[in-house]
Amino acid sequence: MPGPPWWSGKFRECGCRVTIPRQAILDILTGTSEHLSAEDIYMAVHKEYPAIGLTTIYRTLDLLVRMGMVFRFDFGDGRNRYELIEEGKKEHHHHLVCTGCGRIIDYTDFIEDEVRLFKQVEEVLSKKHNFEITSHQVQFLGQCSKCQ
Amino acid sequence: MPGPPWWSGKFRECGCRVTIPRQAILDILTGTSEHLSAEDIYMAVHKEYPAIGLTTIYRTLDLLVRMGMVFRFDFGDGRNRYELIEEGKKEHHHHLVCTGCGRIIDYTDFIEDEVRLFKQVEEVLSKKHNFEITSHQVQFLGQCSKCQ
DNA sequence: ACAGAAATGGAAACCGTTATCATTAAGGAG
DNA sequence: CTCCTTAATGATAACGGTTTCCATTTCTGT
Repeated sequence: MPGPPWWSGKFRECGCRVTIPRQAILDILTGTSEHLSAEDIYMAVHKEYPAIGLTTIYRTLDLLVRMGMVFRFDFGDGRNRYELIEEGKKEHHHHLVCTGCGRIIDYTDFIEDEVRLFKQVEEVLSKKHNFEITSHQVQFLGQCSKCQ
Repeated sequence: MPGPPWWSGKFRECGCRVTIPRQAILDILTGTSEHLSAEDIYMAVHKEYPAIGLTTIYRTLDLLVRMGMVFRFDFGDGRNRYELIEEGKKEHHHHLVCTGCGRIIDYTDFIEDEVRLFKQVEEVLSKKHNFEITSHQVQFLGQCSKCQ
């Protein structure tokens, strides 16, 4: 007996409506651990709701990013990728990006050390340059086992 | 009495010719500490050599990146930016990117700690995932003093 | 000077994303 | 439940950075 999806409240809070396209997109994002592009999401959504257009995908993803429900990543392959922020479910992680095939591996090794260091760096930098730091990006680039 | 520019050898090594456009581009990159886009470089080069086309800028930058003479950065504003790798001249640094105006601040604070940690992480990750890591990317995003 | 290869420049193509605008549908009021 | 307001949508066209294509030019070794 699934109640109303957990995100309904979030939408209401900011005066946004809970629509079919938005739910469809969130369903796709909920059901994957991959880092999907707008096109990926469009195709996945399209299977069930062929009427939903690509424009809506972009618009919705933008909204979700602004609402803080989704991360937007740029792995340097010319398209943005999106990942649902599931509270508490998945620990903070960084990425290993294969420049050959685009494969992305999440890693959490040393993540605590990294985060601790970045906290320090953030603090120093934001004071020194009067900069309000909102996020950081860390990724390792290289060739995965198949692409070497 | 400037000898042949230091890069002549590099070009020869990989069977590439030392041409006017290539020198013009390297001159621009040598003379700036900014993070220029292809368009920026095109305009700067254009002042002195109006005949040099945008295509050549892109091609040459690609070549320089492949030759390891230039870094290519993506600060998420939809265009790549380029920075000459001047051996020993400038220490390794990371970036602070203003998402408001696009201003980029180089920083080196804690850079040794960062590099040390990344060495560790790289080692563990490359073994664990049989991944050949070639570089890392670190940047902090936020709002600079003017944009807050 | 000559031939073969590398490099170039302009135009068109590409591709992810955004803007435009007429149409549809969510959801509160009655 | 129905109506009404307004947010949301979808098709199409536009946009902007980058790449491709191809004919022409420029190097470089002979």
